Amino acid sequence: MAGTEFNRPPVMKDVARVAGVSHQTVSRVINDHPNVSAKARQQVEAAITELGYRRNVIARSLATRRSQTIGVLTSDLSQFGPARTLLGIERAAREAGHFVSIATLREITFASVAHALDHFWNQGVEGIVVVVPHPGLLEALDRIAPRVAVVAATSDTRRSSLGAAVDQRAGARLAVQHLIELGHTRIGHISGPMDWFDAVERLEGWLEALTEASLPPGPLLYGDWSANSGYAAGLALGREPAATAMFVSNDQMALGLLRALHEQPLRIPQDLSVVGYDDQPEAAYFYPPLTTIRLDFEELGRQCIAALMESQHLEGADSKRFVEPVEPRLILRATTAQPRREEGRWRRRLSPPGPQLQPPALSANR
Amino acid sequence: MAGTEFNRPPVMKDVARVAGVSHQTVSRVINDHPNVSAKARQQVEAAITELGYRRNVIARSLATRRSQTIGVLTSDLSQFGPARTLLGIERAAREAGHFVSIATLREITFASVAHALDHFWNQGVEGIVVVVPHPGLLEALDRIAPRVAVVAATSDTRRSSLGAAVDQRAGARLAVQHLIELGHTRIGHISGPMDWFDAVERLEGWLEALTEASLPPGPLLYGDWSANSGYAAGLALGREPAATAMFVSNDQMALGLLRALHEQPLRIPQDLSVVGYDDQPEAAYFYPPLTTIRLDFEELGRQCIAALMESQHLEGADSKRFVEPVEPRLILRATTAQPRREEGRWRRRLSPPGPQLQPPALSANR
DNA sequence: GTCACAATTGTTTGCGCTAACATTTCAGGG
DNA sequence: CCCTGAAATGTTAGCGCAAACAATTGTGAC
Repeated sequence: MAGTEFNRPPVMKDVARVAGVSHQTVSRVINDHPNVSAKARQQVEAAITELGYRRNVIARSLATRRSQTIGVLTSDLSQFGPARTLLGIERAAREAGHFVSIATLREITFASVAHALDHFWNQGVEGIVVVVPHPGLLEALDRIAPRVAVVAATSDTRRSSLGAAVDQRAGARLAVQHLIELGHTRIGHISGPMDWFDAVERLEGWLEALTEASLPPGPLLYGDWSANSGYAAGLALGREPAATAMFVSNDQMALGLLRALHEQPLRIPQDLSVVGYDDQPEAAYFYPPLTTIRLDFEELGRQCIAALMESQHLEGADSKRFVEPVEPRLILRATTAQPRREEGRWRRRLSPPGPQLQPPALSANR
Repeated sequence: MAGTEFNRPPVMKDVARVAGVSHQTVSRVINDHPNVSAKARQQVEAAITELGYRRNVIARSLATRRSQTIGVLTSDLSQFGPARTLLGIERAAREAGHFVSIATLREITFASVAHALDHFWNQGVEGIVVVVPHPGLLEALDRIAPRVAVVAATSDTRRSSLGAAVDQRAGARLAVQHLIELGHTRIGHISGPMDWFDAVERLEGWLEALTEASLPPGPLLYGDWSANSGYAAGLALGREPAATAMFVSNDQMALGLLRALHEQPLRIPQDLSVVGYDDQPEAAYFYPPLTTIRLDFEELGRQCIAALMESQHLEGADSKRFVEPVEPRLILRATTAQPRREEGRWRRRLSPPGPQLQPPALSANR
């Protein structure tokens, strides 16, 4: 079609020649600059489609010194939450016209974090989103002090950096409050690893809800997110657990716990109620189907990008801004019921409501 | 430290000035060109560390017309296999000095694939790895005919393009052969969606093993990878299934099946043996722990990168090359046992071994 | 018609690097 | 000592684009 067409992809100058304008006008059309006449714009657009021209992003990056790519730093992609968060990030970033480059960390060491940051820095990313932020990771990040904006998909709402957060604590309280409403008074917890913000937040939520209801904390067992650790916790709980209900910090550990309880054997929920966290798709098919807390991780990812974009524009404005946290929800299934062995006590308490159960929602029977 | 240092990051010319050489010599040092004197190299290296110089990858890309980034096209990151594969890809690519850009597909439509390819093409990726290749996706890919090398992490060993494969069929046969060795003669299958290569391969492996053992295929139910579809299949199977064993195309569906069986109630493995596929970490904590097929997805990812790298160098050589497929393994746990209801028949058959059970491994009692 | 001013277009420059070519340096044979 | 060729280094010219500046056109008031 066009004049001097070699076999190389067309560049801006080719378009300019075909459209009968200067290459700068072509640039202006592409970048939606205001001062371009309708006629010129039309000609340029025609030439672009005729030649199948595509702007060379790399050249643009060199000229503008902006790479249009954001880096995502993650460690545990095979976990449900992070994987979903990444999905949300990718989608939002691509919609915003950015490229998404990823780096995964096998282990969180200073060296590995530094290496990954190096990688991103080489690439000239314009921002970094940290999914799965260990405190260790954030600390390493602070020490390295990357020159680009860093946003963390975190639950540490006290952190001074920019980020998007899901209110993990509120989710945990939801779970525990549900158990309290059912009449449980001995509510234990299987936590995630204590070097994860999420795990700490969920544990604190458990504690808070208990304190509000003037209930003593039940048995606390430390897990590591893995089903195996939930299983081990279940075995440790033994045949006569010191609790009538367990709030478990993620669904995988809850799965392990369920298996251990079956093996004791203990009936669920009659002998022990269980609430998980995350609501991964499989949770509905555990045996019995797991009552759990649902989090919108994709939304979290989206918010990370939103926060990042904003930080690019507000350029040094107050960087402590947090997006509205994502709201967790309780998903009721079949692993919770009123406590059996304490039924008597429960009924007795209900008729003249125990004074310590102050919030009305908590003392009601449903 | 250095002379005229503004606040901008140092560039090659700065290094050259400090080292007392030309910028081209600096370039040669960085790129490990042979003809550089030891002295010059040393000076340049000293200057680089002194200034904290980092090569601008974007400028390099513009000059060399190579972006050093590879695109990963994926759809279902929350599935175990794809997530793990991505992990392997990322690691291998980064080790090979490449950047990894991702694009995720919500739905497999021609438009969405075209859009993602556009995205990569804009970015100037040097290769694309397709994780989770639907036939539909590959077809769209073929029609668009991207100008870059495409490698697929696929199990379609007949496909004409380059790729790395895991021998899904062999895994399926492993599963079925195990059941046959236990004495099962009525072995059913719950498949994945038929527009996934993996699902088709596994189904065919099931059929092959059965045929080899001269056994008729048991009930075949079509699922969609989700636990829910496995559950539905379990309900469809009913209280008196027409099989004594089921080979399930992934662990999630097996989980759903397990729940359905518990609810019938049917005992596992006494009433029905179950074998899954993938060996995701949770499988060991299903109730009962799931016998399944383990695949090394990370290795698959690594091989994709290896295949891609090779295709870059062999440049148009025979592109049908396939890397050695990843070997699947049978992981024995607690969901398989000898068939109970057919025990009599089984024993009878064993004493004078049925002529149709030809391969010795299949007719033996273990 | 002329002038002032805005709207529109074109030209030049350089982003930071590498490839290609040009030049200098060095070693060894005659 | 000069000549030859290789090794080492320097110089120039883009890669394709956008920013800054320069030039041109058009518009309306007078």
